[in-house]
Amino acid sequence: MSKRLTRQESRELTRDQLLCAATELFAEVGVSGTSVEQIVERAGYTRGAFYGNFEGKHELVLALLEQRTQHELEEVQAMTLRADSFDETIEHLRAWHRERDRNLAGWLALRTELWLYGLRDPKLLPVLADRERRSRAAFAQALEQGFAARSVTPPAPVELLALILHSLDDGLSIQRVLSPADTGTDTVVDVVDLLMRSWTSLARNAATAAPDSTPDSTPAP
Amino acid sequence: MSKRLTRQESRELTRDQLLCAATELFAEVGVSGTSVEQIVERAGYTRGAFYGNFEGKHELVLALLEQRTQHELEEVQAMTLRADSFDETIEHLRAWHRERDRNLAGWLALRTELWLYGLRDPKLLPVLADRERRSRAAFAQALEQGFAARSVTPPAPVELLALILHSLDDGLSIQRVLSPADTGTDTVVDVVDLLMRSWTSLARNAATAAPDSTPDSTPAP
DNA sequence: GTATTGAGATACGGTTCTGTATCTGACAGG
DNA sequence: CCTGTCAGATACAGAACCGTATCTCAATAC
Repeated sequence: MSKRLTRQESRELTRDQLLCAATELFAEVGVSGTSVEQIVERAGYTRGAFYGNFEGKHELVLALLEQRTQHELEEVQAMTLRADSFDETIEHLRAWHRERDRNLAGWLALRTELWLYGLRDPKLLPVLADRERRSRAAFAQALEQGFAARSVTPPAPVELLALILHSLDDGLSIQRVLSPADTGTDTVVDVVDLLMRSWTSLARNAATAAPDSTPDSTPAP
Repeated sequence: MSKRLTRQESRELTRDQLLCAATELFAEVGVSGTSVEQIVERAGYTRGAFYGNFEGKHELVLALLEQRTQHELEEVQAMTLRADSFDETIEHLRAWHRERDRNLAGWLALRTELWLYGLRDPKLLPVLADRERRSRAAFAQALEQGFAARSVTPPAPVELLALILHSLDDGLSIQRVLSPADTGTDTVVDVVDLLMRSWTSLARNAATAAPDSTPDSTPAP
């Protein structure tokens, strides 16, 4: 069945397999906890193959980061852009979390490892920051849409609300990994729901009580 | 000036200095990114001193974790227990965040490193989980107090609300480290304020609209 | 003052990792 | 087929790290 591979195909395959093995190992024992030898061993190659495809571990991490960024951005966009209503977005979000929950610990460990790695590399930090910004922007857009659908003016800039939701995703995941008993699978989505209702309520109250009120927490630029 | 040290004092001093050096290095280059040699070098000792005081790196990390847990718990309790009103708690929170913000990246990096380390050690995970649970419990208690002071019944179990706030602290810190421009120093506290107002509003609305309504997101026990 | 004890320094053997340099065998072009 | 080329394997040298075993000398005890 397996068709005979051309040279380039073969090369790309091994590159992918090396990246895949690295992904697993980074989640399991951390970036600086894994050696090149472990990576090539798990991928079924030798160190020669590795140094033929990557300049070193640093470049591999870079490539992995790029790959993950691309992947993640596609997911977020699929979640927000391809939804007709805000409620549909919520449903997508729930399904996505359910899926991710299968390997939450590994997923989060990898994400955290890459975050730490980027944190320590001055060249990489802005790249990571930009990635997060894009995610938040997508969220903000979905929120804007959601509030508009309910004809409610948000109680704070949607960017801030998006920041809150995005941060909650990270923070709740951390807590869930630590003690799954205290944080259910759907907690994130339920919390999003709760907050949306709260904000809607606050906005409506503010609208009836005092039409001017939005003296809010906008960080200095 | 420096009084002549007794044996035990000297021993404790070097132990402390080793822990201190390890703290710095772990934040800078990660737990598995630092070698015992680096630790003793920074502390101004040799490897002999290290193995005299610790069984190995693992035990040092354990000791460090214990130290941090103790320290952190004291801080949280100082913040909640020693406050007369909820607003005072908020003020303590703001001051605490201001102080922490001086070295947020380092602080968070260390916290994250220890989290990852605990995640990978089956013996340690429940210890970490318990630590978080205590923090959340303190928060929940403060929340209870805050709602009671305003004679409002919370729109969801205070444990869930505490979980939200606690998670937000982590998540927002992560975002702030990535892009300080988008997340101000006081964002956390401002967000707490916003959420409290939102929840109060939601609770009051629910109370006037439908006295039965709390079909909420309570994770299964 | 002398003996003892123990904190910390020094020295060593063994392992693991990295990076490079060289070899081999399969693919591609004629 | 036959040959040049390139992906990947093998071999090797240097460095870092770990853990232990031994040594030194100051703090205690007598």
